[in-house]
Amino acid sequence: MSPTIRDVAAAAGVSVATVSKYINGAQRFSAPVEARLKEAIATLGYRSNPLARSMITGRTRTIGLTILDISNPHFTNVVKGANRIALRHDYTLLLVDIDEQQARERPLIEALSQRVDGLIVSSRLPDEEAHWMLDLGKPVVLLRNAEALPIPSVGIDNRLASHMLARHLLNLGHRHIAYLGFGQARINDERIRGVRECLEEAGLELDVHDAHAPTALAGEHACSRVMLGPKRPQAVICYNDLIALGFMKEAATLGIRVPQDVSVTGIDNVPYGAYAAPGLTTIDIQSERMGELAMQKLIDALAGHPDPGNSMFEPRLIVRESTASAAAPTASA
Amino acid sequence: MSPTIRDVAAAAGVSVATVSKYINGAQRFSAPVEARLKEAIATLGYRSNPLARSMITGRTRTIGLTILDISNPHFTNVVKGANRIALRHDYTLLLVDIDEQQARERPLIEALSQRVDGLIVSSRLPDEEAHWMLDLGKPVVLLRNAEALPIPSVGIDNRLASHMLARHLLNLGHRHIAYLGFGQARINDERIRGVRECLEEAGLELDVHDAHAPTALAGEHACSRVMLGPKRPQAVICYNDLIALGFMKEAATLGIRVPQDVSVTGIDNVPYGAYAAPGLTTIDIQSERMGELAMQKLIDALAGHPDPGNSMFEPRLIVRESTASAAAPTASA
DNA sequence: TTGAAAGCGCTAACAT
DNA sequence: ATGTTAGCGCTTTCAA
Repeated sequence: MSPTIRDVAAAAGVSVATVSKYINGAQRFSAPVEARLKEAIATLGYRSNPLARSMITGRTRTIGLTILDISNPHFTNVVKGANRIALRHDYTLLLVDIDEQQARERPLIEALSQRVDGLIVSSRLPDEEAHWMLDLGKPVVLLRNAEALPIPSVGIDNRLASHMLARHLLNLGHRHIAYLGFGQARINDERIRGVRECLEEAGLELDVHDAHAPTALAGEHACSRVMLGPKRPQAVICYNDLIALGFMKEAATLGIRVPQDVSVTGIDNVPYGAYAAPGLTTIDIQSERMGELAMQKLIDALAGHPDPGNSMFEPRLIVRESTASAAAPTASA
Repeated sequence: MSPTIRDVAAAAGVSVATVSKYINGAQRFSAPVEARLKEAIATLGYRSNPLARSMITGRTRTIGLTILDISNPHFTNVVKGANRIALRHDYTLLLVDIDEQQARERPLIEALSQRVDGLIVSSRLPDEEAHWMLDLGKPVVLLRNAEALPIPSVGIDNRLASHMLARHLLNLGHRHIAYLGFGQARINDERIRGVRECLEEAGLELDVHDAHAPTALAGEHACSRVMLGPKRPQAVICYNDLIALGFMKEAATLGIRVPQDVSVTGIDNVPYGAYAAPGLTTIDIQSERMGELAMQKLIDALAGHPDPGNSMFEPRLIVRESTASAAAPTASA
């Protein structure tokens, strides 16, 4: 067994209380006591047991972070940002990748909440079913726009984001625009609405398809369905970058050229959109800063300075080569 | 405050020991006791305090995972795999992204070790300086080939991996091959050796360049240096996929065509290599399975079935479009 | 500035 | 099958 505070106390000839205070730098000590303490700790190789401390103080210096899918670079970047701020404040991340356990989501989060000082939660749960998070007894920050909920949150304006994409495509002269979504995501509807709003102003209709998953593979699968079915679109707005990347790859396989035959857009601005060819036109949502801000809000709350309310990052259009003007009509119907 | 085991005991009219045993499902109970227990727990909303339990049992059901950079999809996939196995065995991940704190690496890991049952460590430390990990008092699995160390480990055969790439390029008729590495990585030398071995058999020399970072951005920066300096190569073997992706993007910007003007390879088989254009020829190292196996080894060790020694995944060449035969000599010197 | 003592919430002998 | 009791390693009054 490793040495305890009692071993140190005995070796230094002081009481355990003194050792405790010394470790926590709680006060000043007489020179001889300090010297003996220092030496005893060094020779014994004593290291304080964080569990025992946490049990008393009720603080673990740990933040729980639940993420939908760490494989998605958007969430990877959220974690990166959150981790940076956490480390800076001497907190550590307890990570739970919900992806494959959606049914166990609530018990997983409840269990997690007992082991941390606070939580950052990304979840598929609709707002109406998220109220139990208030009873966790721990500060929570949601990764979404939860204006309706009395829980601090960080998100982006999805309606505006997709509106911007639609406008961009209209400006390029496209008239037949399709949306390739992911119906299981809460925000899918917001993104559809943003596109619809924009198209309606122009008197245009929107064809909506579903990719069944927010992944590149799902984008690949959906491509032929969208492009080779009736009403072939001139431009496709994808739910996210991964779907768009998969879509573009499959389009190439099918002999459909991007952007000449079809313009494609994503949302998220994951790093690999820039390394695809053509580069993916997308909306930057500042994933890493979202993680940073969520963690900052949580740490502020932990420090007694809660910042309730929703923080929304402003979307920014990133134009690359996957979108082009509809000028030259091609082999499309 | 939330109810404790004592509150439950009082409410149910039994002793705390009985409550404890009930919670842990340690034995059978008489019907009336069980009923009262169940009700007391339900009405009080009692939930056992994992910290208090951990202090006694000495187990936290948490695994520490230190990763060099969660932004690198290779490591993301390692985390994904590790998380999957952990969740299956009811363990949670305590994640530390070392990236920005390389100097604090050792203290960070030492602190982490106190809060977990075991650790999976990915680190830049050379084998010679990793011995202190044996004194952590917790099982450790290293993410590397640590045959020299008495620590279980999971890795790939780097020499073989790069040898395979070199052979692939030789078979395509390339004679002037360059290596674009990342000198700060331990395994960089192994990868150079693999290429050199292969080239020496053919009586060829290798030009070695350095990207300064294992990132796509670093690959972009290095491209003109490699391609527009003296001795322009016909093929470039990159330290990893990210560097290769960056390299390819910058090559396109410079008007250098891949693979017609230069063949490019990576290592890792990150998902986005398949979505780049041209698709990136690379070595699959089974990142996700590495994470799974590392976690499995650790959990086995925790269960008293240690599997010491090094496990090596076999590299597999994935040929895509970024490599092609040197048949048609182009504008290269 | 230092120490004694009372727990934090729980488990694990051991007894009944 | 249930209860008693002694702590796990530490912090925190409170007193000296």
